[in-house]
Amino acid sequence: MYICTVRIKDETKRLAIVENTLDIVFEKGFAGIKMAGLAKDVGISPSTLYVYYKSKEELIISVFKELIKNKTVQSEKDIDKDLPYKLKLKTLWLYWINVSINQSKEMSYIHQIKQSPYYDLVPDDVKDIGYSVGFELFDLGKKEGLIKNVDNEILATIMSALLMQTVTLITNKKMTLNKKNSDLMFSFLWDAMKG
Amino acid sequence: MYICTVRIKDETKRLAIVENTLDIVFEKGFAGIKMAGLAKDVGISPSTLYVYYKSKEELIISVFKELIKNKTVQSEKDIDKDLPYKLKLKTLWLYWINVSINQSKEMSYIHQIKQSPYYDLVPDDVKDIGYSVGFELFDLGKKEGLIKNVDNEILATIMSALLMQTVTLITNKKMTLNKKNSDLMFSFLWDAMKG
Amino acid sequence: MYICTVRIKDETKRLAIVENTLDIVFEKGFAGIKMAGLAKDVGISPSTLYVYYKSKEELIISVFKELIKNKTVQSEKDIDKDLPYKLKLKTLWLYWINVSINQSKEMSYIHQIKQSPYYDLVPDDVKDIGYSVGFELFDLGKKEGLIKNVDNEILATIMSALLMQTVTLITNKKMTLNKKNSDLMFSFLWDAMKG
Amino acid sequence: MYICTVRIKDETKRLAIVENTLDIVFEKGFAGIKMAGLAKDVGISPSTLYVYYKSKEELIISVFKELIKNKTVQSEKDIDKDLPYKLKLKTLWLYWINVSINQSKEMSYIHQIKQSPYYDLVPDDVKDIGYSVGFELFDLGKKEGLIKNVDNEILATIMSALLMQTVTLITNKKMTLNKKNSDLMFSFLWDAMKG
DNA sequence: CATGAATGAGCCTTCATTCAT
DNA sequence: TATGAATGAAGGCTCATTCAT
Repeated sequence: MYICTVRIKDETKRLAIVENTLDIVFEKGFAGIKMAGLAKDVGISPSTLYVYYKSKEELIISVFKELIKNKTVQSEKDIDKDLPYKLKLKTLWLYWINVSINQSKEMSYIHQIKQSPYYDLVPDDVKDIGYSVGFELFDLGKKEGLIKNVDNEILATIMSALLMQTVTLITNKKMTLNKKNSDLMFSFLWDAMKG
Repeated sequence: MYICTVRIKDETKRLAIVENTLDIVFEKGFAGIKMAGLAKDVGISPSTLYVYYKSKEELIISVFKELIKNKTVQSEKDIDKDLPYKLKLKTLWLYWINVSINQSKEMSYIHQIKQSPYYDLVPDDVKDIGYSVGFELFDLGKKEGLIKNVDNEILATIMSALLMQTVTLITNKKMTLNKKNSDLMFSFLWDAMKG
Repeated sequence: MYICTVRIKDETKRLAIVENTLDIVFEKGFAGIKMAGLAKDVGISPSTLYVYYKSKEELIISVFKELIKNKTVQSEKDIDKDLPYKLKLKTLWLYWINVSINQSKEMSYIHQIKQSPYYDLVPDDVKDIGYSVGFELFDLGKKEGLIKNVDNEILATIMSALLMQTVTLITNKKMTLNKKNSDLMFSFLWDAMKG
Repeated sequence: MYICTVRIKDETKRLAIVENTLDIVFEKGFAGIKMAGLAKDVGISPSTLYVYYKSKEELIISVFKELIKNKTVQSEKDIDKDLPYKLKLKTLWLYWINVSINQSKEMSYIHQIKQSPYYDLVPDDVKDIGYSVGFELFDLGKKEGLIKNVDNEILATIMSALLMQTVTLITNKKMTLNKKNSDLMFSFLWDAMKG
C-alpha cells in the first residue's frame, strides 16, 4: 500500500545538513553522528541524505571541505597593510580569536576531525590550506628581524597553540573576552615570538 | 574441614588489557575499541574481559584512572631544589616533554578522553590531579618577580599548549627531539612567561 | 516540485509478529521469545522487528495492549437484556468459556504476563479493563437479591477462578467441552454465588 | 598465583540454596534465577553450586521435589476424624489457606513451575502427589450424599481455584485474613460443592 | 568438597546503507 | 529527487557451565 507526498526541491537542504552535522559534532563528537538521527533533525528521510552524500564518510569530509573553503575565503580580506608589524600580528590574532569564539562549532569540527581517523581520508590539498595569511606575516616579520628566525611551521604551531588554549579558557569560563585579557594573551604570543 | 586453593585474578592479564587498550586508542581512537577485538588482542575470551571490567565504559574510565594515578606518582620525585629558577622550569619542561614522547600512548589516551563524552563519567577527584608541581613552581617564580604575575591556571595553560604542540611537531616528524630544538622550544615558553 | 510514493508500514506484518509472539509464549512462555527467532518465524530480519517495536519489552507490552483492546471491544456486544438473570450470567459464562478455549493463546498470554515482571511496565489504564460487563451483571443480581451481596471484586475473582480451572480441565483433556459439562461447571458457579 | 582458604563442609548449605532459590523465584520468577547470583546470595562459589546440583535444570526440579515431599508429609497429620463433615472440609480449607499464606514462597514456586517448561521434566510420580487428603474427604462426602457426585479431579480443581484466588485477594491486600472473610470464602466453596 | 577465573554460545540491539516505489 | 521500510553486519553484554587448582 502506498501514499503520496509532494515535496519541493530545496537547495538549502544541503546547508541544513551541514548545520545539523556541526551541531551534533559539537555536542557529541563524531561518534554522535547517526545518519538516521541527522536526517530526522534536518527533517528529511535517511535515504534523502544519500542523495546529497553517498556515505557517512563523504558527508563528514564534505562538511570539512566546506568549512575550510569558507574559512580561507574569509581570512583573506581582513589584513590591513599599513599597520606597524606588531599590530598586524595582533589583528590576525584578534581575528582568529573572534572566529574561534563566534564560530566555535566550526572550529570544534575542524579540531575534532584532525584527531579522528577520518582525517586520513581528507585530500592533501584541502589539509594544507589555512595558514597562508600567517605564513606571509611570519616571513615579513623575520625579514625585518622582528621575530625569531624559525620555521613557519613552528611559528604557526606556537600561535595556534596559544590561540586554542585562550579560546578554551574563555569557553570554560576561566577567563572573559575583554581588551585586557586579549592584550595579556597576545603579550604571551608576542614575547614568545619576538626576536 | 577442608583446605583448598583458589586461582587469583591475574594482574598480568589486567595489565595486558590496559596495554592493548592504549594501543587501540592511540591508533584508532575510542571508537576503535571493540570488546571482542580487544579480547582477541589480549589473547582472552570476550567474556573474560567482563571479569575484569563490568562494561566497556568502566574499562575506559578505569584505564584512565590508572594512568592518572601512575602519572602523579612519578611526577613528584623529579624536582631539584638547588637549581636557578629558569633551570628548574626547564627541568619540568624537559620532564614533561620526555613523558609525553616516551609515554605518547598514555598522553594520547588522556588527551582523547578529555574530549570525549566518557570524561563526564570520570569522578571529579580523579579529574583534578596533575598540575601541582607546576603550580608551586609558578608561585615561586612570581614571588621572585621572574615570571609574569598571572593566574596559575593561565600559566599552566600556556605551558601545556606549547608542550603539546612541541610533542605534535616531534610526533609528526616535523622536528627531531634534540638539545637544540628542546632549547628552542623552551625559549618560546620562557620568553612568553618571563616578567 | 516532485511527486513521490512512499511505502507504508505493513499492517499484515505487524499482525504476523503478534501472531507468532502469541504462539511462542503459548508454547514456551515469555522466556521463549528470542527476537531473532521470532523474526525468522515471521519471515523478516531481526532488525525489521525493531522498525515495529523499539525493544523486546515494548513488543511484549504492545502485544498485551492489543489483546486487551480487542478483548474489551468484543465483550461489549454479547449481552441480551431480556433473559432471566440466571441465563444472563450463564451467557456471560459461556461467552468467556468460548473465548478462553478458542482464544487460548491470547488468554494464556494475558495470564502469563500478569505474573511476569513485564506487567509492572504496563500502564495502569490498560491494566484495569476487562470486567465491566461482569460488574454490571453482579450489581443487577445483588439489587434483585439473587446473588450474595459481596464486593464485585470478590465475585469476579470467584467467577474468574472457576472459569480458568474449567478451561484448564478442558485444555488438559480431563474434561470435554459439551453441554453437560458446561452446565455442571456453571452449576458450581451459580450455587457458589446465589444468595 | 594462588591463595588458600579453609572451609568446613556444611550440610545446611543445600538448605540455604533451596531457601534462596525460593526467595528469587518469589520475587522475580524463574527467569530471575542466575546461577552466579544465587551462589552469591548463598555465600558460596558458583562452582560449588554444581557440587550440589549438576545443572540449573536439576536445581529447579530438585527444589520442587523437596517442596512436594515436605508438603505431603505435613498435610497428612492434620485431619480430625470426629468432626461433622462440613467442618472437616472447613478444616482442610483453613489448613490450606494457612499453608498458602504462611508458605507463600513455596506455594508460589509450585504454582510457577507448573506453568513453566520445567514442569515437563518433573517425573510423573512427583507430579501426582498432593491431593490424597482431599480425595479421601471428597469420597466420604459423596458417599454420604453431602456434596455433588462429581469426579474428584473436578472437585479438587474447584477447591484449588477458590483457594488460590482467596490467597491472591489477601496477598494483594484486597481482603484481610480474618474469621469473617474465611467464613465468607468458605461459604462460596461449600455452596458450590454441596449436593 | 570447594573455589574464582575463564569461557562459548547466544542474546538484544544499533546503524549505515539499500530497496522499491 | 524523495521516501519509509527493510536489512546485514556487527557490537556489547549475559550466563550456565567448566577449568585448574
